[in-house]
Parts: sequence; C-alpha cells; structure tokens
Amino acid sequence: MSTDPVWPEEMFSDLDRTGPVPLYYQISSRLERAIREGVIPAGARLENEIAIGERLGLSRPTVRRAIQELVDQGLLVRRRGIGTQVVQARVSRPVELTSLHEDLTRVGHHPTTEVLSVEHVAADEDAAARLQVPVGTVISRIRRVRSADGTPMAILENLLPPEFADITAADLEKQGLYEMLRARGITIKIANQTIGARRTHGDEHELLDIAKGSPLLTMDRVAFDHGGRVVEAGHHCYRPDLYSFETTLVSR
Amino acid sequence: MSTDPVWPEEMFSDLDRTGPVPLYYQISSRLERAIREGVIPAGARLENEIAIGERLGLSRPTVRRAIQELVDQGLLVRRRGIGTQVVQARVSRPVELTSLHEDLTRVGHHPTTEVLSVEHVAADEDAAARLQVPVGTVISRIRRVRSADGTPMAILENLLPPEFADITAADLEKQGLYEMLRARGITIKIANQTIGARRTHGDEHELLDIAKGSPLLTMDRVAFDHGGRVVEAGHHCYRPDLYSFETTLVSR
DNA sequence: GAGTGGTCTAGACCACCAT
DNA sequence: TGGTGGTCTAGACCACTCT
Repeated sequence: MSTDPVWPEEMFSDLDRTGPVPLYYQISSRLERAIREGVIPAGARLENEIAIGERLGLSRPTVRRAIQELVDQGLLVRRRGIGTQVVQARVSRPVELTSLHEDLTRVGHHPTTEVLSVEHVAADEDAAARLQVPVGTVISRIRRVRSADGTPMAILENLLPPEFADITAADLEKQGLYEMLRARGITIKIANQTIGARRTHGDEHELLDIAKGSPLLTMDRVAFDHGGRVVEAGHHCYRPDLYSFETTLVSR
Repeated sequence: MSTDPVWPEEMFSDLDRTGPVPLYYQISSRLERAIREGVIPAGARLENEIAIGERLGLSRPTVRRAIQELVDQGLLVRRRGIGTQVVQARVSRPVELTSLHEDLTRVGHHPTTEVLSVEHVAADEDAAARLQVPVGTVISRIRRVRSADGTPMAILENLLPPEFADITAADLEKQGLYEMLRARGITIKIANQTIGARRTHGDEHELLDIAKGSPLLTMDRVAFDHGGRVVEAGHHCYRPDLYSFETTLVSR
C-alpha cells in the first residue's frame, strides 16, 4: 500500500541542482521546518522512499539520506515493513557546538556580556593540563557574566592558548567567544563537556544575585580543532532557576 | 599519496558476509575498539576510502558508512583533500538511552537498588501531563535509591502508565527499570531529557547522606516508544560529588 | 503476497587541499 | 596536478510487518 503525499505540492519545486547546497540537505531542512511548524502534523505517514524519489526526481539513496538526518534528530521514526512517521513527542534541539550567547539570541532573548577580567598569566598545573600546554605558558584567562534581558544568568570562565593573547575585553562585550574564534578561521570540531552541580564559591553569589552557598549548574568544556589542538577550556556556572540543558536522545 | 595500513593485517580477516550483522557495523565496531584501546594511535592517518574498500573487498559506500559512524562519535576527523585521522582528544561515550543501572555496571561498579515505594495512584494534573494520560488514570509511582558499591548516589522517581501496574518491588531490586521494560518487548525510541540543579527537598538529604539543602544534580526524562506513547517519566536527583553527565559534541 | 525499510554494489563527477 | 573526501545515480537482494 502507498500513502498520499503529506506535504504541499510546491514544497520541493525549487530544488537547486547546481548550487553548493547538497540535495539531501535541501530536502531535510525543508522537511524539518514543515514538521517543526506543524505543516506536516505529528503522526503523519510519509510516502515510501522510492515513491518520494520518483516524485522529486531523486535517487533512493539521496532521499534516504535526507530522511535519515531527521531520524537522527528524533523528528521521524522508521520501522522496517511499516514506514516512516512523524514523531508524536515534542523534540528539543540537541546541545550544540554553539555558545550560550548564540543560544540565547536564537531564542529571542537579548544577551549582554560584562567582561570582569581579561588576564594574561602563566599557566599553573591545572590550567596547563586543560589546555595541553607546558606549565608556565602565558595563557589568557577570561571571566565574564552573561545576562539575558538584564538578569544575570551565568558566570563564564575561559582559558585560551597563547595564540589568542590579543583578544580584548571590548571584543568580548560585543560577540560571543565562539563567534570571535570562528571569525578568525578557527573551526571547532570536537568538544568534551561535563555537566554537574555544586555550591557557589567566592563572589559567585553576588555576581548572579542569588543566596550564598546556593546550588549552581556547572558545565566544563574543552574544545578541539580538527588537528586535536585545544582551542578553549571553559568552566561555566549557571543559575539553575534560569537555565537547564535539554537534549533529545534517539535510539539507534 | 597513499598511506600504509595502520591496523593489524588480520583485524578484518573474519568478516561475516552472510550473518545478520551489517558489514559496515562489523568494520566500525572493530575500528572503534582498536582506537579506544590505542591499537590505532591518536593522530594516525587512515588509508583513503577506496583503498580500504579494495583491501577488504568492500564497496566504497560501505567503507564510508563504517567510517562515518566513528566520525559521528568523534573518534575520527575527516577533511576533504586531506584524509581521515584519529582524533587526538579523549572522547567520552555520549549520553545514551540506557539507565543509570546499566551505566554503572558497564564501568565496573556494583549497583544496588533499594525500592522505597511502589504505589498505584490516580494521576494528578502534573503526572497526567507528563505521562500524557487523562487526569485520574491509575498509574504507578516508583521511588528508589541507587547506590554504587554501598554509597547512595541517586534518588530515582519514576511514573509508569497503567499497562505496567504489575511491576513489583522485587523485580526492581534485581534489574534496572529499562532492562525490565526491554524484557517486556518495549522499545524506547526517543527520550527528552532536561538536566538541571536544585537544593534538596524533604528527606532527600537523608537518603543521599548529604547536608540538608545542599545542591543536587537533577535529570528529568520522558521516554517514548515508536508510536509516540509515553513509556516512562522520571525525575532523578544525583549527588553532584559522585555523578556528572559527560558528552562529546561533534560539529557537522 | 505485497509493501516497507536495511543493506550493498559499481560506478560517476565534483570541490577542496597539497605539492 | 594528483589525491582526498562529498555527493549522487541506478540498480539489486534481503528481512521484516501486515493482511
């Protein structure tokens, strides 16, 4: 048995077969938007891969790859012998290789950053281990407070290797750290993150405008470029009443 | 230019071309083990896809898929025009659709579970919303304490829809909840997780043997089967000095 | 038995990077 | 200029599910 098309006729009428954007990506991103906006409703059954391919003039592997992207995101479910369906559950976007600054902007908040300090210091043993540089190397240590719509949300402490010694406080007020690195042609390929919790220490409660000793949500991250070099090491603490980490897990 | 083989000659000598295990999976899992065990060292360059295919008697798409699995896991990095390399950074396994019970077992700890209560109650508004059942439906509410090697690590509160009303405390002492669901043929396809932090409430500090009002790491999860039905809704709190969430993020 | 997704093959052309 | 991964095609066979 086959299924009627569940998307508007013209949805894929303007595929660009010559440009740099892969066909599978054009398909999957259009489909993703239609699903997230509800144009294709939860529970809807898609046509089978071959039928879609014929309608769009694409080979089956290309259609398949587009669909697989959405399966990996948790938007679609496939079962052999059954078909492909739009998932019923609400799906959150995965934790991504972006900064808090970009996260907030995307959600429509207005993030501001106060740079508390930009120091150039000799790496102690701990910092050297995290950045994978020799002890004593002169590194940059940044401390910032990020607010959304005027409310302090997080304290961001970052360590940078020597090559970024010229980054200034003024730069960091305007852009997120990751934007700035990207503008310098630095591509972050991999990051290891650890999410935990602890009490406030030192002046953290003042900076975040919460009670002394109250809980903080923490995230430690080490980011690497394609060559395996450490680009950045961060220790962030978030106000747990204002911030949490959401993920959607998909079984393989 | 081409590269010398970086893995032992016999590593892929016993591929099973008739069994149910996909060839790409046989390749990727063997490669993963070799990388994690250091048999293939960090920074090593792999041969190109076509050469590997010829050596193993496989087509390029099959080899490519095997490699892609490891790229998605953050173990390999590929760059066009350059080649494929083993990543230098330590890579942690991603947060998975498994239970804490299985996580601990895998790391070699001995998890024990104390079942505090198994109740069958009418769902209030909050519980009904989380399980997506009508208010007043009789659901199961489970409360457990999980310990590793005798130390309490987490309080696990779970809500189950009516179909699991027959699960007993005795069952839960022996197996993780997820194992039990799997044994009943329930496949969890998707889960939404939120990780946060808060202070202890009520008797939580006693159960976890920590100070009253101290920080907890929390994880809320709603798990769905392939049909979008809610299988389980959980609220877990962890001792932040004993537990944290690790992830490796990979840029696409 | 009919229909579906899962896997695999054998090619092709292109964009990017190094030399 | 040669080597690499990125994309795409046009088939094929199989395993699974429903009726």
